[in-house]
Amino acid sequence: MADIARIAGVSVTTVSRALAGSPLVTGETQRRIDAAVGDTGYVVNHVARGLRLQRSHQILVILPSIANPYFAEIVLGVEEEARSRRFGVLVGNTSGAQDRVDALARHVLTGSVDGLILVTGRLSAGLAGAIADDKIVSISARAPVAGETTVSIDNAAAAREAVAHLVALGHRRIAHVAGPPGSPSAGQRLIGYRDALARAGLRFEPDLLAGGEFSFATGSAAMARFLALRKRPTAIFCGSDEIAIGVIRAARAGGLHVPRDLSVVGFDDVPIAAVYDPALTTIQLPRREMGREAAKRLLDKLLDTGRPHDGIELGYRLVVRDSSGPAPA
Amino acid sequence: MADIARIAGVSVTTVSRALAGSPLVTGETQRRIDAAVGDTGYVVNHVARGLRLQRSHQILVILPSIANPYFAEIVLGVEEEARSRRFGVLVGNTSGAQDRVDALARHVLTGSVDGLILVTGRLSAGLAGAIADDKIVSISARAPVAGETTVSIDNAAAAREAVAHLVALGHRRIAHVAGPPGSPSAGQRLIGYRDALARAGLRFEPDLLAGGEFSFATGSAAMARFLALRKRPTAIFCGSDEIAIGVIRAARAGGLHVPRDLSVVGFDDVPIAAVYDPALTTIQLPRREMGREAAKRLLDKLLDTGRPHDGIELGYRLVVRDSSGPAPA
DNA sequence: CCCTACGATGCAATCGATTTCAATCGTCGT
DNA sequence: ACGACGATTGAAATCGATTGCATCGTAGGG
Repeated sequence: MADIARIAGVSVTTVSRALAGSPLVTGETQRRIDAAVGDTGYVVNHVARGLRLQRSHQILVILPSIANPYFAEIVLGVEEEARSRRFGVLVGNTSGAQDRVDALARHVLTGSVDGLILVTGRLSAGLAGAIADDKIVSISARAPVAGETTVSIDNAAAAREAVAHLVALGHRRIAHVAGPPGSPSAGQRLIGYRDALARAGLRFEPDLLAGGEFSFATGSAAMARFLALRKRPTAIFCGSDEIAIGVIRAARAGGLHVPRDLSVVGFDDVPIAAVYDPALTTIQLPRREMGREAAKRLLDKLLDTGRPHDGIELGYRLVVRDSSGPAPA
Repeated sequence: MADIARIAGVSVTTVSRALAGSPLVTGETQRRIDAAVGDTGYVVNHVARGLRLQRSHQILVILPSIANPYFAEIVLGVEEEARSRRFGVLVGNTSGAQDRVDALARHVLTGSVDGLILVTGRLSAGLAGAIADDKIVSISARAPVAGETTVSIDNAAAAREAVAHLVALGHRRIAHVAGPPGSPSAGQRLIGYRDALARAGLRFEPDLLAGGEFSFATGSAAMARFLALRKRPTAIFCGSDEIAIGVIRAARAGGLHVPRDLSVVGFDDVPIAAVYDPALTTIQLPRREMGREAAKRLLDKLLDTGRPHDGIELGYRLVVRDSSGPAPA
C-alpha cells in the first residue's frame, strides 16, 4: 500500500480510503490511485486487514466427512447464502476426530475466520467456553441446546414415517440396520424405529436390529445375518442409503428379490438413491436448505442485524420409489 | 499476549519465546508463563502471527466440485500428508466458476494461506503472473506445463486400456459418452477412445459418440439415443461412472441386459461403482495418492527442502467387474 | 480584508504477534 | 578485585492495513 501511495503521490491513509470507496477522496486523487493499483496488480492483504478490523469476512464449515456427498451438499447451501452477503466459505474436514474439530474451531479464536458452522459435531468443553455462542451455528440431528443456534431435522419423526410406510404396506417383521452408536442421527433414527413399532402394535425383536457404520459393508453384513434367521424380516429400515444398498446387494446374493421378497427403505436420499436399481425408497432431507439456513443465521449473528437468533427445525420428505412394496403373502 | 506477560511478570518478548519453546527461557519463567496461559485459556492469534511471519501454515485445496466424492478423496490424501508436516488444510469450492477460482487463489496473495493445490483448474492470466509458481501445485488431466508442478494421470492411456478391454471381449461397435467438452480429462478420454479404435482397426463413427455432463442424466440421454439407432453399439465406454450408471439404467429401461446385451465401462471407480448392480467395470485412479503427492510437492516447495519440484504422473488400473462381458454373438 | 468552516489529506496509533539488538546480572579467570 | 563472558530478559521495530485527530488550503460570510 505504501508503494501505491508513493506512485500516486499521496499517503497510505488516502490509498486506504480510496480503496474502501470513501467519499472523502477527490475524483482526481481516486483516479491516480486506481491507476497505480491497476499498474502494479496490488491486492489488499487480508491478514493485515483482518488484524486491524478483527474480522476476516470468512466463515468455516466443519464437516465430519468431506467424502460424504450428504455433507457436501450442505456446503453448497452455505455458499449460496454466504456469497450473496459477500462472505467467503472455507471447509474443514475432521474425519470424525475431536482434536481436529478443535483445531479447526480455533481458527475463530485466532481471527482467521469470523464464524463456524459445525456440522454434526461438538466443541470440546475447553473450547466451548472460549468461543462465543454468537460465532457458531450447528447443524445437527440432536434437539437444540439452549443458547446455541441449531438447524435440525427431526430424525426420529422421519424414521417413524419411514417405518409407518412399511407397516402400511402390510409388513410385520421389520428390521433396522442402524448407524454408529455414537452418532446422534443414528440414535434418533433408532428411537423413531422403536416408536413406530410400538405405535403399530409390533414387538421390538433384538434379532431384527443390527448396526455398525453408515456403510455398504454394514448393510451387507447385517443382511447376511438376517438371511440366516429362521423367521426372516420382510422389510428393512436402514439408517442410511449406503446401508440400504449394502442390504439389497446381500439380499440378492441370498436369492431374494427387492421389493417382491423384501422391502428396503433408506435414509438421506443421496444422489445415487434415485438411480440405483431398484431406485431407493428413502427419506429426503433438505440439505441445501439446511446449509442456507445455517449460514443465514450465522451471518445474522456476525453482522448483528438484529434478526432473532433462533434455531430452526426443517422438514423432511418420504420419497417412495421402487425398493419398497407390499409384504409377501 | 500482553495479559500473559503481565500475569507472569515478564515481557511479551519472553512470553513469545516461551510459547515458541525457545531455550533462552529459564525453567522457572517458563513455568510461570505456562501457568498463566493455562489459567487464561490464551491461544496465539494466527492472524497477527501470520502477518509478522508472512506465513500461515495453511494450504488451500481448490476443488471444482465439492459434491463430487472423486475430488473429496483427493482432499483426504492432501490432509494425510499436510497433517504429518503440521500444516492445516482448507478446502474451497468453485462450482466450476473461474471468478471463484481466482477469489480463492487470492488468499495466497493476502497471506491467509501459504500455498494452493489446484484441482482441475487454472488461474486466470492476471493472477498467474502475480502468484509465484512455487506456491502452487496442480492436479490435472492435462500434460504438465513447464514451470508448473503437476500431479497427473495419463487419462488418454487409461481410456485406451478401457476400450482395448472391450475390443478384447470381441466388441466391434463401441460407443463413447464423453464428459463436458471444456474438461481436459473428458478431452483426454475421448482422445484415448479414438486412439484405441484406430489401433483395433475400427472406424470412428460419429453416431456412436455422445456427450454432455459427467452425470446420470447425460448417460441416460445418450443411451436413449443409441437405442434408437438401427445398428446399436454392443459396448459403451463412458467418461465417468455416473454416466455409466445412467447408461445402464436407460439400457435396462430399453429392455437390454447388462452385460449380456450390452457391456458398459465407467471411469473413476467412485465408491458406488463396486456396489452398483451390476458392479461397474471401470478405471481406478489413485485419488488419495494424488492428493498425497500433490501435498508433498507443495510443502517441499514452501519449506524449501531442496527436494526437486518435479511433477509426477501416477498410474491407473482397469478394474474388471460385472458390467462388461463378451460381445453378443 | 479577515475569520470561519469545511473539504481533502496526512500523521501516528493500533491490531498481536516475532525478532534484532541492547541491557542487565551473575560468575569465572587471573 | 576487576574485566570478560555467558545467560536471561526487555525495548522497540516490524509486518500491512484502518481510523481518530490534526492540519492545510480555500471559499464564503461578515
